[in-house]
Amino acid sequence: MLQKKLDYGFNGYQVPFIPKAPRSARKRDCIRKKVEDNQMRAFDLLATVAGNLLLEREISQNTIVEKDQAVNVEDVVMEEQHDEVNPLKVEHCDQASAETPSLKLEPGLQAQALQYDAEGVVVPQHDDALNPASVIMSSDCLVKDDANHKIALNDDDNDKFCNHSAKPEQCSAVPKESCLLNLHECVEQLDKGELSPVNSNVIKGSEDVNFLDTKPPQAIGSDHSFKPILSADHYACGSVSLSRGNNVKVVTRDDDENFSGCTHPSIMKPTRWPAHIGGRKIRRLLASKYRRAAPKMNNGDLSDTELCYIYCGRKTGYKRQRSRRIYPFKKRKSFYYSLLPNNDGNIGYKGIYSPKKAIDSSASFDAVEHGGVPSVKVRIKSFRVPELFIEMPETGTIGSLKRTVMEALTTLLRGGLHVGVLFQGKKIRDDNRTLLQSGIGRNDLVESLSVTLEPNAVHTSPPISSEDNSLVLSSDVPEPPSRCPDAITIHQGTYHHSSDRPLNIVGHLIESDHDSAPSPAEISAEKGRVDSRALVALPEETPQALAMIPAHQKSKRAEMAQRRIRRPFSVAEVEALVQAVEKFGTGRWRDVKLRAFDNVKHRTYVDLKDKWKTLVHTARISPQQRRGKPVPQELLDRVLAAHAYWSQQQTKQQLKQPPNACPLL
DNA sequence: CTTAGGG
DNA sequence: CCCTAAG
Repeated sequence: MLQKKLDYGFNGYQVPFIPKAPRSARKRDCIRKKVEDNQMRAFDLLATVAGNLLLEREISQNTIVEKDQAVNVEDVVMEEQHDEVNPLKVEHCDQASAETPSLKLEPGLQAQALQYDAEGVVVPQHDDALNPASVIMSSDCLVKDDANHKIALNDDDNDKFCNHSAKPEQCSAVPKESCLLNLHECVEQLDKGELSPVNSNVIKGSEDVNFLDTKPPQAIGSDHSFKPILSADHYACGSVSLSRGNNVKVVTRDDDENFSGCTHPSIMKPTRWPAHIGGRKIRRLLASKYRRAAPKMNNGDLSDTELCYIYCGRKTGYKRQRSRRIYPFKKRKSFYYSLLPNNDGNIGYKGIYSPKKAIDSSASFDAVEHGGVPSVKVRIKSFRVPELFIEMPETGTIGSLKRTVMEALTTLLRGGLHVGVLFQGKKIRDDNRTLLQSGIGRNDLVESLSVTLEPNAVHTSPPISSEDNSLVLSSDVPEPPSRCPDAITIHQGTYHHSSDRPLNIVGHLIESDHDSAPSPAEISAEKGRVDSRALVALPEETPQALAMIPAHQKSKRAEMAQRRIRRPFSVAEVEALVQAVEKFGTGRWRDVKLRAFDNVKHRTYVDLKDKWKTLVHTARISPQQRRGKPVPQELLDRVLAAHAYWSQQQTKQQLKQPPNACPLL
């Protein structure tokens, strides 16, 4: 259980994959199967990565907490150690709401290490260029001890946060320390095409890695973020006493199986999470926690700050959806994550291009000559995680807080992404067009190119092959932008708003039928194709649908047989139906089917029942109100007659059947 | 699988 | 037509 202590610097969370003891072959197989089954979706990997980080972080800074233990911050009691610490209390420094303690996570691009140039572009101080993707979050949510000393919830940041004044009004002034979640491996997955057709490094027609030159990569403005407000009611229970020593005494009321029971803590059983269930737990929690997500207001200049919010109602349904995999598309209306995009409809992800020419800070693409063939180099260094707003009760635990953060991240990213290309503000939808034809590659227009990451839960994202010259820029990804008006735009300093509708990112529930969350290493070891999503067209005229991404990818697959084509009943069919119903009545649709439509396989008895329903309705309304092919009035009269007759029969039956049933009623 | 109803 | 609870 004890992990080696990790050295997390502010400027780089460079330990995405902690070497872990090999798991059992069975679990590995489980994981592999998951991957092969497309259960492990794109940013499950992220979840795992970050989950690992999250967990690992729990044991950092001399505070060893058993993984994933819920820590009731109210109950944290430090054991007698040299550096004794008083019980901790959470202090929320969210100025927005007094009764809603919140943890505000603000992504920053290596906020500590980077400087901002005149245009607000972050300029890394040292070469992080080889760190293709990183996400930085900072937290100004503090834990306060009895001495009113703020202690960062962020274990790593204790040093920075301790001894700050505890005055809430000063909280905002607290330096926003950052932790860096290295998403390197996620990007590697991307590169392998296992996640989404996004390459962190795209080198077109060249293996030249010169573009990873020593010039500091360009980063983008710092304030782009979204804020998920997440209810954390689930976590309101459970406590643990931890020591600041090297071991932990954990007294936990775990709510693993009792999330819905948190309102009844008394019935909670002392259980304990497996030590390694971080990612999976997150996924499980997602189901119940994010069911009702809705956009939340943001503040400030959107176009400037690119704030996005996501929040989850405090009172969410806690019904566990255990068998989402079993009912892949039965519940697809559920589990929509809502995320209010920026003005441009793009959630606040930022990509950083590493220009070859440092002077041209906005240049993200380079046109170079390679072997006589002009090529364009593209490098997307990293993506930003937008600002998160997390709302949770004071009784929430540290662990729950961390998990909530993790969930927010995974929620945001889970759906997977696909790449869109914007050039000079216009979306290039023709994947077959060459860069040359599109005008991409001209140095003077390089700035006009941006890449969007768009929620990707509705289409296949073929892995990117290294031979594919188009790669990100004109990948052969099925082009669903029309269905994904909201996109994560990666562009130098500019977002391209494609919609101001809320972006709904859907988390899906991965049923945890295996014991452990796969470790990133295990995942990365999986070379199998992860993504084979079927394309499901969504009508463009349904804006809601456009923004909706179903939770479960599988639901979008072949099984999700598209709605049957509409086949209006012909007059002959209606007549046959009427005749059959006259004979069998309105409760024997199977017989009707067998009698009148036995050879018409596309007419099910449900269809016949439905048709009868509409026939009755049609017969009752005025002819002017009727639509479609007119049904002879004679038939409609028969419909009414038959309906009246059989309704009468039905009521008679009901009157006869329960003669002694509750006469009082 | 069928029914019955709501969507 | 779809989706589903019930039976």
